[in-house]
Amino acid sequence: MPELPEVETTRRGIEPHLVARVITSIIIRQPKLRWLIPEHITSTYPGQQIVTVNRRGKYILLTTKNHQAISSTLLFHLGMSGSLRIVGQSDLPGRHDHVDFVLDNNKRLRFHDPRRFGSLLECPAHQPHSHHLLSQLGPEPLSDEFSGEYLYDRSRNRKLSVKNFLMDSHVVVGLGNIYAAEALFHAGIHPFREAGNISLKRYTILAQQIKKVIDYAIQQGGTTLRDFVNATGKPGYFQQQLNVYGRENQPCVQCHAPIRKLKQSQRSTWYCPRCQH
DNA sequence: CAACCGCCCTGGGAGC
DNA sequence: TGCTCCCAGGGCGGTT
Repeated sequence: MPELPEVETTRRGIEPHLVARVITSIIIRQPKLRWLIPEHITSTYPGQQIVTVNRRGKYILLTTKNHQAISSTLLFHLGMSGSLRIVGQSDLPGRHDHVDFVLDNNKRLRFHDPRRFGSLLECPAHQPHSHHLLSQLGPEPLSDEFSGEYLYDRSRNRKLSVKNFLMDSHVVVGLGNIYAAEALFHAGIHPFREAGNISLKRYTILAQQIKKVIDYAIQQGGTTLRDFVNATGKPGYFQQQLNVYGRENQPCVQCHAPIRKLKQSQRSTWYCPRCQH
C-alpha cells in the first residue's frame, strides 16, 4: 500500500531510466483503473521525450516535451496495490500489467495494479498543479511549511480524530494508515483524540515525528507488507521498524503492554494503550 | 462548511 | 480441496 515513502522510492527508482528517453509507444491493456485512462495518450505521446519525473504527495508526475518544446504531464497514482517498474523487452506482461510505456532503448515502464485503485491521467500542459486532483493538496510533510504550528492552526474547531485528520490529504499529503499510526505512536498521542483538542506543544512533537518516520522510511526503501516492490522489483525494509501497525496483542517496544487494534472510521488502527494518550 | 459513508477492486487468509 | 466470507486500503463524490 504505497504511501509517500513508497511512492518516493518508486520515483527515485524509475527516474534515471526515464529522463531524456523518448516514448516509442504506449500499450494499454486495461484502461479501467480508478478512472478510465484517456485513450488518446497512445497517439499523442509517442515521439515525446521525458523531461522530468516528479512527485507530489502520492502522485508521480511525468513531464514530456515534443519537438516544439511543448510539454505535457502524465499523472500516476499507485492506489493501494500499484507499482511502476522498468522491465526489459523480453519481460512478458502478466496479469494486472495494465500499461507499458515502450522507450527508445527498448526498455519499458510498466504499470502493474491488481486492485486497480490506481490512476493514469493527463494534466494541463502548462500548469500541472492546477489539476483538480493536485490543486487542493496540503503541504509535503518534509517541507518547512509543514510544522506543529501548521497542524495546530489547521485543526482548530475540528471534531474528527487526530488520525483521520492526518490522513486527510488536504491537510498533509502522503500519510496513509501505516505512517499515521506509527507517527502517533512516536508522538505518544492516542489516535482517537479529537484533532481540535490537542495542544501546540504536542503538535510540535507530532510534526517532528512525522518528518522523522517518513524520512527514515524513504531511507529504508519504504514498507513492504504484501504488494509493494520498488522499480527493480525489490521490497522495502521499513516494515522491520513498525512499532504498532499490524502488531495487535504483541508487546509494545517501549512498555511491553499489548498493542491494541480498533476500528476507526471503518479502518483498523493500532496503538499502545499505555504510551499513547 | 464539516463529517460521514459508499464505492471502486482483487488477492490472501481464515473458517467451515 | 474448495467454497464463502472478510479484510486490506486512498480518496473522490454525494449526502446529511
